[in-house]
Amino acid sequence: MLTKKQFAALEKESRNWLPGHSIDCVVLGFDGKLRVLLLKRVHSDKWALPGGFINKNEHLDDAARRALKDRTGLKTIYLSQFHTFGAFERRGKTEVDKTIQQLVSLNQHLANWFSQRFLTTGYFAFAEINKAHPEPDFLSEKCEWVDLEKIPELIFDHRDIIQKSLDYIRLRINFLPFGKTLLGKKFTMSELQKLYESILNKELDRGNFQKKILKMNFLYRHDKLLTGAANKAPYLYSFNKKRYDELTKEGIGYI
Amino acid sequence: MLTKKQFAALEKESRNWLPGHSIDCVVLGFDGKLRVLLLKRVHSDKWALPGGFINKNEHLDDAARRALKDRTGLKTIYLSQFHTFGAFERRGKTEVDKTIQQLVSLNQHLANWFSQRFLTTGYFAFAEINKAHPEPDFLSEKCEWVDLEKIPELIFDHRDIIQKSLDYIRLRINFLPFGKTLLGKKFTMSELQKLYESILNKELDRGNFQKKILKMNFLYRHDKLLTGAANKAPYLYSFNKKRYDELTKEGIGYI
DNA sequence: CCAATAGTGTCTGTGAGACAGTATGCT
DNA sequence: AGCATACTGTCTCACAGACACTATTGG
Repeated sequence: MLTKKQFAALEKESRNWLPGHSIDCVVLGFDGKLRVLLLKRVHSDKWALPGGFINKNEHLDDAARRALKDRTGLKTIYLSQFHTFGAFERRGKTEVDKTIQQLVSLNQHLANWFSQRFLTTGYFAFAEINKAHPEPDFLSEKCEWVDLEKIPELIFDHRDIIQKSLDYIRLRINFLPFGKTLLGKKFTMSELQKLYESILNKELDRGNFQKKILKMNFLYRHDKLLTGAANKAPYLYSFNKKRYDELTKEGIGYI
Repeated sequence: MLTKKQFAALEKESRNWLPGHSIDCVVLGFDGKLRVLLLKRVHSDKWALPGGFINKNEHLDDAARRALKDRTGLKTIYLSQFHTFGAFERRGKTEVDKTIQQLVSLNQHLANWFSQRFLTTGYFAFAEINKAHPEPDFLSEKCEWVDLEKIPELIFDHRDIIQKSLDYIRLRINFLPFGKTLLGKKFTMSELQKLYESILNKELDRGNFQKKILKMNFLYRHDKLLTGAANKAPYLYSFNKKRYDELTKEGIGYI
């Protein structure tokens, strides 16, 4: 339960929000698997996407950036809008929002706020997992990177939102700088390949992948990475960001 | 100026609208050139996209469909959302909406309605020009198909909205059924090519275009079209809609 | 016949995909 | 040496793009 003081602060903040509209962010990270940032809601078994409301004098995109900053501490994250969800009953007729019910039922203004019909605009973002500092919001008790293959039950239409973001990303794979934004400074070719495979959701031929990527000429090759394993050591690579940005603008050719 | 009765009806209608959000439609047609459906506003030199507001119990998509039906009489039009425009001051700091100023300044409720900050969700649609029956709305005196190359001055950020829709359409050209929706039942290969050229905004090689399109096997060939011109008569084609729908789903290969 | 446009064929370069061959780090 | 993985090369097939050739309509 929120304290009286927290209630007051929240209520005050809420009076500066644009009614009827929210933003939700599908924040993706990669550590061998694609992961999405989710919040475990209090007083409920369900999870939710990080999101927020729009201040009355704030650009929609800035509201999304602000939500990301609050949830991950990251400012320079890649962020892009993909769809606005406008169903009349986004929550489903039988679904009850237990978190809200328990949290704000005592405050009439906030209870009204959360019982509005909301349109929500979906944004997706790419972040480096080990640079982010996940931080729950006032509706949640945990904020974690969850394997995209093992998504728990989500509130409202948040599963649809994730699905739609993935469809969108796959379609634009040639125009999105996910390499630069999801991998660390240096990485091996097989890490890059695994990233592409995760996003495209299919296996790629090792030799052809390497040939194709190297020919595009956006990677620097560095020293080998000695892992201690009994096999040939892979080279480390990093992005030539200028060249990579050019390519993603005109459409890097992976599909 | 609206009559008292019209005012009353409009005010009543407006009380059922979701505040703060509108939809705008970029309706494209093709008759050798790409054209967009625009409304000439009353008491102003500016033009505007057809748009509307969302009823409180209506899906966002349905609001767009309704606007299209009202402006064109068409129900079975191809329609898709592409972006939500969320700048704080979409209208520009110095721009005055003369239409609204003159039309509704006497009705406090409507004046308030139109002075809100609006987010707007952009939809684009494809329509056959000669099937549509353009109909102005209460803010406008004309509703016309305007050459995309000769767009007059538009209100607010409507020019950006058109630009963004075109960017979006070009990117998805392989997934959009614009052939089926923009051309008539039967058409020549050079009409189809001109359509592709208009959308891609570049010239294509005649021979290669024909080869490529025919190989994809989504066209039926019919009788020749005798135009009376002193040259070889072109064949007429029509779509095998089943095959065409399959192809647009998986991505017809034009780029 | 000619002019104009439509339709088809040919050549070349590029690149994707399958797969084989070579290289190297460690035990 | 042997294993595991990384890197590179080769072959084939398909197709995009440039362009030439043939076909047809009406003057």
